[in-house]
Formats: sequence, C-alpha cells, structure tokens
Amino acid sequence: MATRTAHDALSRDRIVDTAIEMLDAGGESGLTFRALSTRLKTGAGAIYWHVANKDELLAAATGAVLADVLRGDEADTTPQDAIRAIALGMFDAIDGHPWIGGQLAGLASRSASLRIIERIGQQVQAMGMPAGQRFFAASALYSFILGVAGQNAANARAREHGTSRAETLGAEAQLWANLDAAEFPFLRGVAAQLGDHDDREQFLAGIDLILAGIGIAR
Amino acid sequence: MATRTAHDALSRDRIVDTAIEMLDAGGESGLTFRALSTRLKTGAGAIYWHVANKDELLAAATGAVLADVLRGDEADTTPQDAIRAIALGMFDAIDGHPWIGGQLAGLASRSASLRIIERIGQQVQAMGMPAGQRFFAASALYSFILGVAGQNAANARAREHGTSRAETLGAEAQLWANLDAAEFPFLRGVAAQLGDHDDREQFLAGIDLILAGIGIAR
DNA sequence: ACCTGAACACCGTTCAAGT
DNA sequence: ACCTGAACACCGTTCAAGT
Repeated sequence: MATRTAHDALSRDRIVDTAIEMLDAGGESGLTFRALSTRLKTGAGAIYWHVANKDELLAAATGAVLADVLRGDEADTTPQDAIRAIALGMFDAIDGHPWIGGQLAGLASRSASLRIIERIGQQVQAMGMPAGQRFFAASALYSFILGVAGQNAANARAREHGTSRAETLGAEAQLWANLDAAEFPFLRGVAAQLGDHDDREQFLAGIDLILAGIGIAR
Repeated sequence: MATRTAHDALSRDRIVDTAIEMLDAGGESGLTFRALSTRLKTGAGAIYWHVANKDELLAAATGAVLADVLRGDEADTTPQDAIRAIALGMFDAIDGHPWIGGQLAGLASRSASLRIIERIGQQVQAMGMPAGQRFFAASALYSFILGVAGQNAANARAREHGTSRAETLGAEAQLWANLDAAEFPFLRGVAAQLGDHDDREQFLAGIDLILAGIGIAR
C-alpha cells in the first residue's frame, strides 16, 4: 500500500467529488474556487492545474452524476418500460442533485446527454416508430425531461433562500386557490392537486402522455 | 406636451427596455449594471431606485417579452389549435430572446408563467381531459416548452462565443455521423435529420405528440 | 424624490515564484 | 510536474452625499 500524507494528493477526481458535495449543499452559487480550494486545503490557482475552468468543472460534475444513470440496463423489458426506467433514472439524479438541471441544457455536458438520447432513441425505434419520426420523438422525450429538470433546479434555488419544499408548495397552492375566479378558473380548480401532488408521479404521467402519442404515430 | 431634456428621464420602463436590448445582443452575461448605467447615461446606483436588484430586472424583462405572447386570442379554434398557437407563441418569443429560456423556470417570472399555464389548462379542459388528469397534462405541455426553451438558451449562449447556428449544427451532425457504429446506432442514423431539421417544426411535432397522448387519455 | 459615484465584498482567472 | 498566493479585471450592491 502506498504511503500517504494526512490528506490525499490533489487530483481531478477529488476536485470533482468535492465540487459535487458543495453543489449539493449550496447549489451553483455555493461552488466557488476559493471555497473549494479552502476545503481541499490548497491554493485557489492549484485547481487550474487539473481543470481548465469552472465550466469544465461543472460539466465534469454533471458527467459524474449522470454516469450512475447510464449504468442501468434495460434488457428484457418492453420499450415503454425501458424509457420509463431511463426517464426515472434521470428524474432521481436531478432530484438528488438539482443543480444539474441548469447544466444539462448546455453542450458542456454533451457526452452524457448523447448517451441518454441514444438510449431513448433505441427504445423509440423498438416501439416501431417510423424512421422519419424517431428523431422528433426522442427529442420530445428528452426536452420534456430537461424541462422538468430546469423547474426542479429553480425550485431548489428558491429553497436555498430558506423555506422548505412543503412550505413553498403550500404557499403556492394557497396563491392559486385565491386567484381571480373569472381570470384563472383552471388554476383555481387544480390548486388542491398542486398542494399534494407527487413530483415523481407527475413526471411519469408526462412521460406516459408522450409514450401514448408515440403509440398512435407508430 | 411636456418639456424634455435631450434624453428621456430615467424610468423603470426605460431601464427594462434597454435591458432587453442588451440581453438580446449579449445574453445574460451581456447585461451588467455598469454597462446598463453607461448606456442610460447615469450612475450605477441610480438603477436601484427603480429596480430592486438584478433578479427583479430580469424578471421584469421576461414579463415584458411574454406580455406579447399573452396578447394573442385563441377564440373560435379547436382546443388543439389553440394550444399549438400558445406554444408557438412561446417558441417564437424564446427564439427571438433566447435568454428568457434561463428565466422561465425560475419563480421570478411566475406571474407570466401562471397566465400561460392557465391558458393551456383551459384548452386541455376543453379537449375533454378528466379533472384528475388536467393538471398533469397542462404541466407536461408546459414542461416540454420549458425544456425546448432551455436548449435554445444554451445554443444561443454557445453562439455568443463565435460560431453561427448553421456551423454549430453542421459540426454536431458531423460528430453524430462519426460516432461508434456499435454504441450509437440511433444517433448515427438520425445524423442527417439533425443537420437539416427545422427547430420550429420539431417543436410542433413534440407538442402534437403530447396532444395525441391527451387525446387517448381523454 | 431622485441621482451620483466612490467603496465594499465578492467573483473567476492568471502567473511569477516556489518546491 | 505540481502547487502557492498575490494580483488583475471584473461583478452586484450599498450608501453618504449631492440636487
């Protein structure tokens, strides 16, 4: 076994892992090179030896989180269930690390995105979608996932400023219930559902809606 | 008519309008209070008299852009066409002002978001969606729109660093075409479609997929 | 009431200098 | 090869002082 100093040597992996911890704890604004280097007991500039800049660090952190999602194996299921599994994997990853919601759209984390679109596309094809429409269908599923991701990220950002999820949601439901009856009949009507809905279930309902649409177009 | 100095007096409207111009020209990073105050020929702190902080300014700018979308009137059409019109209105607004993609998810621009979800929800209801599923369906449509918005914003951000849309897309299509055949059969297969697809058409295809799904669940 | 502009407390990033 | 830490060029925001 190699001799070690009190703390491990600085390495790209250790930087990325620590960055993920800080992002989970404080969101994107919680990660600064100064705070990161303090936690790593090194100088601010040292990080630049292992990582080009903050964008690359964020991309690497996103990639590390998504690697777990990509480890899943959707053999011996229906294409529909395989897509649900991939989507839920993404949802859970985003739920656990909301800051990746803001990263996924960017092309910085492209390599992981491509793998996910590939997986979805293969299953869309297995559903029997004609060649001309497969790309649209896979993109639609991916865009929907990104949309939910972005909202999750925004909600998490709001929570950094204090209030818990239940509080925010309760206040929001209250606000919907008190909207003008003539102008907002729909939102008033669904205010109760907003108050006690399950994010994961709602996400899956959206996926199922798109899957049903694909089922027809097929 | 009131007497005026050479330039109009500072006002919240003038600040927001100028901010939108700067955001359109240089994205979110192109808007700083220093550059804004220079363009408005005033001091950096003066803006704070009319606007609480940068978040509020971004929310106000987003609201001003979305106000145009909300001016549309979808009377005497089918619910499906009404939803398509709302969605396309959003798409065009985001296409013209990509930076709002990053703002829409946040609750800062909530008032405009609520109006849009209300409109979508009313049409979902008109489609005959049962009460228990209307909220899910409207949310799914809205999330999809946000997802596309986020990607547009990211693409626009990438374009700030130089290359045009055609260049980026061409390079990306090339990259997909050259991916490993065993690992990325799907992406390789649709590389040509990526190269010459129309963003607006693809967006509408996604909306139609969800609408078709709603048509079944109904 | 509204505006000025210096000052404060931060950022990401660079780079000469060390080991 | 890898790390240090001061320095640079920015930010958003505040606030005493002006008009």
